[in-house]
Amino acid sequence: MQKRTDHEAALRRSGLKSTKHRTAILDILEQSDQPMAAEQVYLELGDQKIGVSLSTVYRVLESLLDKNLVTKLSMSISGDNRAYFEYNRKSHRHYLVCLGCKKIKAIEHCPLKNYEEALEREMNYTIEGHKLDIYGYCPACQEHEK
Amino acid sequence: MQKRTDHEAALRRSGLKSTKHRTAILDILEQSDQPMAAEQVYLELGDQKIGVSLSTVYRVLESLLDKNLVTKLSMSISGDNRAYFEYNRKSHRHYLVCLGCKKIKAIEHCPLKNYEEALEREMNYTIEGHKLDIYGYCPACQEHEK
DNA sequence: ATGCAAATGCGAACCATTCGCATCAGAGGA
DNA sequence: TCCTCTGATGCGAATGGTTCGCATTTGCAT
Repeated sequence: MQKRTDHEAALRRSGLKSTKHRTAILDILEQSDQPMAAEQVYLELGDQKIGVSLSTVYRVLESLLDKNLVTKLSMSISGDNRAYFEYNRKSHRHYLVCLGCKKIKAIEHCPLKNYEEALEREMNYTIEGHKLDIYGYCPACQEHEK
Repeated sequence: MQKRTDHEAALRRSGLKSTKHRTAILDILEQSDQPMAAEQVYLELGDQKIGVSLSTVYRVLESLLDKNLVTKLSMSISGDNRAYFEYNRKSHRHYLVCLGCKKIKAIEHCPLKNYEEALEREMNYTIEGHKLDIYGYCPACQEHEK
């Protein structure tokens, strides 16, 4: 985990003012092993006795997103319509989503490097990146089904 | 393209009544080369002089989704918050999304079969499927950037 | 310390989607 | 073919996540 001062530095480098809300939100997202919805972040801030309005949470998340300090997931977890955010660790990540309990696990290895290059040649696209979500049932949920 | 009677049969097989709205919506989605938002479907129905209310479009899409006759994309195209639907051709599809013009191309080949199997063993998950979206710039948009 | 632009709080507005309820229309049986 | 009954539809209101307007506050450069 990064130290708080690193978050402050990252904010400044991005041209954003460093405020307690922004550093707190970066801390929360960094320490979460799950992507979080805006409201979850808001509630966590409340637990930490950091008073903040929900619209500020949305605005902070939006500016962090602009600066690529966080990323927004494009998948719809558990069928709700909420957006989920996560700390941008700058490493290439993919997700393993459990269809039973809806837990999300990040997986490190990416099997797509070669494929992207082949696709660039074949389709004449310039490939910038990709998102890969894999769906299945985790060990615990496989148990429950029996 | 399937004939309309096939759509009627598919509806019946799924236990849904065959109505002109449902067959029309299946036709529209089948003939579209792009996933469509509910409102786009609604407007297209209007163009075809098929009177329908927007809530019916939503309800039809939902029941078609239940029966797996259409699928719902999990990606957020062009940053809007709308859901996109497409005809379920039952073949494995991935998407190449142009970051410039936001056009979406389906690509057929899937490079992930082996990877899924390896992941099952490694993580003890039962893998049911995956979604893969690849982002880049199409040939036309590469031109514009110059 | 001072001033200005950026950040925040609060509530209202927005917009895609869903719901309630009255009406209508397939699909099967008489 | 006609009846009936359940499921489908229309309409408008409600919902819920997200965004906006504006007055106030707060970083941070000077």
